[in-house]
Amino acid sequence: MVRIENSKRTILNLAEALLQDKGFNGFSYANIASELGVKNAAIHYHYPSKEDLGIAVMQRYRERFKLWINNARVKDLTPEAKLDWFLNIYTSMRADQGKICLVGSMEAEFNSIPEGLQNEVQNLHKELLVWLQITLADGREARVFVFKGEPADKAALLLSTLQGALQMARALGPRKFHAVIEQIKLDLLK
Amino acid sequence: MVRIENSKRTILNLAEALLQDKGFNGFSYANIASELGVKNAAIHYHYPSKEDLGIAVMQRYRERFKLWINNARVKDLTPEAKLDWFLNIYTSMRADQGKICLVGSMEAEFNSIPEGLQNEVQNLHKELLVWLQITLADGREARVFVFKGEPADKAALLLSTLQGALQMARALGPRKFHAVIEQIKLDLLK
DNA sequence: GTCTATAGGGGGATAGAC
DNA sequence: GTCTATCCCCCTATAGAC
Repeated sequence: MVRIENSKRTILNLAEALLQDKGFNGFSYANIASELGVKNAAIHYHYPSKEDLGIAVMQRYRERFKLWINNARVKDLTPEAKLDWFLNIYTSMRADQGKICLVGSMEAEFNSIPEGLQNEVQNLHKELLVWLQITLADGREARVFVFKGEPADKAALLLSTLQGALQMARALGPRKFHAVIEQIKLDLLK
Repeated sequence: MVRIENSKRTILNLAEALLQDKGFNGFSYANIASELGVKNAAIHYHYPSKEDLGIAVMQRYRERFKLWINNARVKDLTPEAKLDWFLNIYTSMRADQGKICLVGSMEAEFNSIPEGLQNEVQNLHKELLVWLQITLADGREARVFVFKGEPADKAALLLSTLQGALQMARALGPRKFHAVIEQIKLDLLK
């Protein structure tokens, strides 16, 4: 049971949590309906198909990320503080709650999810990479990050690491995830 | 349609491929049956429940990995060659075919798969980590690998990276995966 | 916006014939 | 070992009343 001020938004919240928890093929309208305290059909009123619902979750997330990184609270940070902010999202909002990131969840099931969703996953993944790439490049220029090669490749590596480490945390526990975070810093910081 | 010399083995092969392709919740007995050219019930004869089938795939994989690493062809390699061997598994057998690793596939769906399967995933993940940790420690002692911190943590980071990068390859293409492999080497080799 | 009712399909699984 | 037949459940989705 969940407090309802705005059903449509609450449905998105529940769907997002379920996606991070059980994956697209692992959750159902019934899961959302029972938690929300309504019947199945009420969900279909707001989001006719499961694909619609999944896409809405992804679009909201992309919008949220865009707002975050363009907000002065993040935009004006040093590269090192930006990295900390980013790593902290993965630690406190995901690993410590047994959640994984939406991108990883849906890429693991990529070949068994609707095409429209696949596109959203691609878009979000690219957007995360762009931001991280720029942050890494800025940090190297400021001599706080140290790495060989291209910022784009280092960004792809880092994001892959985080994505995989969240999944590892599920089977082996959050302490292993924290160890990976520390190792990332050892590898990157001067 | 698939050639049948030994149904039970062929079923395992198909199930393994499907797990890497669509995930546990994304494939069905019907997928296997139709590819094998038999009816649904024939699969249940060999593996009564889907959980049984999943566990059998995992146990065979664990056994295979154990044989590999204890075989002289791998056991006697230098640490650097061992790493190349390992990375090549991920590149040629997975990324270039749109497959992901069993561990990543099932950890992404961890909260929506049977408990017996969860245990197998944990075991395999630990076994991979142990081998990689030893290889990294040996390589650092031989001064071919360079990294700060504990081999156990570096192993967890590396495996996470590979797991995540395979998933990324699905959405963004295998070239991105190859770039991550190169970055791993840049980060690790002297 | 939410309900009841229901359609229609696919899933996992079992019984018993061959 | 594989078949046909069947069960039962859950799923996504829709129609129409309230």
